[in-house]
Amino acid sequence: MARPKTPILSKPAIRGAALALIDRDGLERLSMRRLAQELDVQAASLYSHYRTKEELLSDVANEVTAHIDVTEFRGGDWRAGLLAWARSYRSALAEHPNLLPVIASGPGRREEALRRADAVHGGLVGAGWPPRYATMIGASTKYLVVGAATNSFARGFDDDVRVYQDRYPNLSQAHRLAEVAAEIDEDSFELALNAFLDGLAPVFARVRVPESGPEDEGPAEG
Amino acid sequence: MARPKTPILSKPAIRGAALALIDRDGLERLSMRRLAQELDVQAASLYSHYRTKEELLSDVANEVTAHIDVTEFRGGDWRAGLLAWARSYRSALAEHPNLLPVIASGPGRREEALRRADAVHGGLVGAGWPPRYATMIGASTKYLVVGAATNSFARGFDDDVRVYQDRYPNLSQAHRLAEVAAEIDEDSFELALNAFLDGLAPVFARVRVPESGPEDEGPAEG
DNA sequence: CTCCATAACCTAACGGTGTTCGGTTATTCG
DNA sequence: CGAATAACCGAACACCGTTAGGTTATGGAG
Repeated sequence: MARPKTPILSKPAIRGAALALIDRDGLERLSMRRLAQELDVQAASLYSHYRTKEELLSDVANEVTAHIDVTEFRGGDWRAGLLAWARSYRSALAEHPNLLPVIASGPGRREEALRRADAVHGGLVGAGWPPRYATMIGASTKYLVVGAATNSFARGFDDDVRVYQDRYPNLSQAHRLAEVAAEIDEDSFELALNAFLDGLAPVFARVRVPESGPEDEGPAEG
Repeated sequence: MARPKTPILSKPAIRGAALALIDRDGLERLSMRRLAQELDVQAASLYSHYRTKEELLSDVANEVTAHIDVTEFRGGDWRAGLLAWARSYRSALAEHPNLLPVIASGPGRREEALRRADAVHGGLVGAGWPPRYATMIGASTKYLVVGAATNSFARGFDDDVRVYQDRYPNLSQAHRLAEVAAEIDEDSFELALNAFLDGLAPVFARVRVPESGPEDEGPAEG
């Protein structure tokens, strides 16, 4: 009962178990003791690998948001890039709805790490947006995604169901209602996103940075 | 040490102390014991007035968001209504940034109460938006407000300061930097909000409900 | 007026939490 | 081979939200 022959724990293993537990039982049911139990280990052992629970959660969130698609900026089309990014972001959140509060509550260091690694800012700047606008647009898009996600799948459909029921009074099958709700949520998201992007177009025409610019607008982060 | 001559506690008093404590020390520092201490009382006594901490927080959040301006819809101008609502919403959040997570994390019953009492949906419908769009637009706007608020003042300016510093390399006075940061945050918010609303205008032209028609707007426009 | 239900506080405790300390043992490296 | 370190454990600390049960003042009924 001291050091095992082969290590039981590892950061990826802990992350995996934590995410599985969150997915299965919800975020508030994740405790270090429960997580340890899941790994056949004592809670204290986890602290050999993660210094705090917060650090662990941040790492899990990072992992989940790591493979969001930002490749669509490469063509220089900022609208296509934002659309693909936002949709990919949304579907990443949809896969782990219980983790959403962690991702949403701007977690300091993780946020910065994300921002550094993020191709969004670079993609927008590359497409001609001034860096300041790029920051604002990236943030705003993220808020739409996260906000819409919260409403759609984080809190279940209980609240909205009644609203939809009012809208479609002759839709009586409850099991179909969830389908419809998901569809409407998708539509809402698309409406908001497209309206935002449409509204951005004239702004872009106004503030666009000419491609030839010898001096980029400053690194803006780094 | 039993029942006092004149009651010490009351729901408003508890709410007030809780909000003050949150404003001063932060949300995570609010515990029932600490709150009780602030009121010269034992923690258990709070439960004579509030059944759970969650209920108390929900009530506090309700209070803070209660006097957000929704009167601007009365003229039938949905854009003006949304603008005024969003700005008023934002400034309410700015007054109690530490409470933001409570407000943001869609708190079930409070949410519903808010939605019922909300003039936003009614205002949008009254201006000609189909109910379904009204729901989507109200939610989207809220996400922009809350998301922008989170970024702007919830987590301090620490992260963004560096960004701004790059933008204004010749701005050396640190004390002025906070000012500038607030100003830029304001600009970001306005950009996002206006872009969203601008993008909504053509949608409105497409789906608008004629004033005379009390019927619904027609199903599932894609 | 008395009597008593109830309201408003108390003390004490329960079961939980994140985290730390000080072990013990297996591995690794000089 | 010996020492350092890594990986786990058991026990504990200081909290947490909440409940049970006690005590006393108030307010209404008879």
